[in-house]
Amino acid sequence: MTEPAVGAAAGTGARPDLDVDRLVHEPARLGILTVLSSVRSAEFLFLQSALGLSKGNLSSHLSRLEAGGLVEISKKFVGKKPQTSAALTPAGAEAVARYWAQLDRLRGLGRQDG
Amino acid sequence: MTEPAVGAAAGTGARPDLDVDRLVHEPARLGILTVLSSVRSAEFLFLQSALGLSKGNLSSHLSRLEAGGLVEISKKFVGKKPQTSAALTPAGAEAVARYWAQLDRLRGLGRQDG
DNA sequence: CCCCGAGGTTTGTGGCGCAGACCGGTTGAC
DNA sequence: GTCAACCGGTCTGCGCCACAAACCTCGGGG
Repeated sequence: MTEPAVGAAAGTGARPDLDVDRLVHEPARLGILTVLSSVRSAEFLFLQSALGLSKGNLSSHLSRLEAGGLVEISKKFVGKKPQTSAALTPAGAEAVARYWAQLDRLRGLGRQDG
Repeated sequence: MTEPAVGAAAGTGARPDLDVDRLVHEPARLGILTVLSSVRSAEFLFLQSALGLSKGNLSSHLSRLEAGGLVEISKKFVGKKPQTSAALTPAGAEAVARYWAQLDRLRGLGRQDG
């Protein structure tokens, strides 16, 4: 086995600092999550105009976030028009918090002298 | 009201908050830049073990950063072995600073009530 | 000579972000 | 009744790109 402990390093051993949650890390989704962090629940159109995303893009990001359990999508009818809203789940809130914490840690690497 | 000024929104009008520098935003590269922020110059192997990246991955990220003018790559020979080092350029330092500032701004969106 | 390891670079490829086309259903204008 | 717009969402096509594996080069054994 030649003991690849750390010397080899060629493997997939990314340092935890870089192992950021990609689901959250994507700017568009981070924007969504950030908005939801403050408003707790937001309508589709609001998110779209607030973030400047195209419908398709927003929809797919929302789906992805829902699949990951970070947001909850609720669809209701207002009059006869469908209306989609998104809200952060507890897991989502935690993921966001963890994300910021991780970024802070990463940022900290640059502040201390090597 | 027809008012397509901003209402249309379907266009490519991403809010500046989300318009983050993708070159910096990538975790691996952010790690590289962060390390370079503190040490000013680092050897390839050091970066590799510090960040836990594979050779190829590190090499391509470094190339990309160089292409973007954020880092400067210098290759010399130590004995008979090639040795690659990377250092932050002024533009790179600025890009990193701007990146963090932007993230702070984005994060701030979540803290204030909407 | 062949083989191997160290140090990097180039290549292959699967995944994903993005915008726009299409799909319903509804409402208002003509 | 027809047409267009709005709302919401899916799907498709495109292009980029992160990742790792293959490859290259040089030096040192056996």
